[in-house]
Amino acid sequence: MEKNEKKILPCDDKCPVKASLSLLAGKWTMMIIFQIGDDVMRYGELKRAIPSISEKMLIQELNMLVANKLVSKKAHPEIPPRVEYRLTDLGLKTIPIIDKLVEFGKENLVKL
Amino acid sequence: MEKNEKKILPCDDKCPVKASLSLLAGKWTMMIIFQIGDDVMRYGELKRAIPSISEKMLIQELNMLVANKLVSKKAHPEIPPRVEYRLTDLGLKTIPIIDKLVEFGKENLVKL
DNA sequence: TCAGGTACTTACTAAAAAGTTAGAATTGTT
DNA sequence: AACAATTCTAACTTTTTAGTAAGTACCTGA
Repeated sequence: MEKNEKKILPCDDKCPVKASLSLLAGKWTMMIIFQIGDDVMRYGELKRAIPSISEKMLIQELNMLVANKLVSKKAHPEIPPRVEYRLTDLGLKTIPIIDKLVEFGKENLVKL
Repeated sequence: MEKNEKKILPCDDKCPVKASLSLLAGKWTMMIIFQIGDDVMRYGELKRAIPSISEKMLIQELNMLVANKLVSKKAHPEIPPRVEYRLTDLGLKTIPIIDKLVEFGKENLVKL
């Protein structure tokens, strides 16, 4: 048993990194979650908060997040329409990930 | 000042989320970092640890990580070649991100 | 009546990312 | 002499992702 000392546990389909990324890996996904945080945000507010996102990507990502139960949506029956998005309990559990991402970015990448 | 109560700080190019993702967002990037952890790993070990990655993507990502100073590379002048990869100090600082990703995946996504 | 704000939807295009396949260089082993 | 192991490299194709531009519907205020 001198050789092959290193135990490698291969990343298969049950890899938790892969599983988490399957929900969060989109170009805009984490930025949207970051912006919502523990607030309520309207579609238009998110649009202004992420100026470079296209409307298509914004609703597409929001719909995906709602479908995956990270975000909940409440449409108020008013004119003009008012639609509110907030993180679900599951979505709130992704906040620590984003926090660490922010911390890393601030401390190592974003020049002051 | 009754209207427009909510302060929105737009995500521009200095957004730390965006900055971090510019390094880490690739399909395989975080899985490679996860596998290296605080060990030393050879190219071939990584290949076996992530069986579904193609060789092209593996070296491409490793080169990218080396170029971005998250990973250091040491090639031993031997035959057959032995090349070792490990996380740099900067790379080690991404571990908390991956830890949270793993935690979220394990607790909420990966079925037992 | 006409632009403006709200929250989308749809069709099409372009760009980015990843996959496939083949091969190179070296030396030891059979 | 052929083959295996190791760490790549390069050309090409496919798939995935994102961007663009236009349009819908509703009501309000000018």
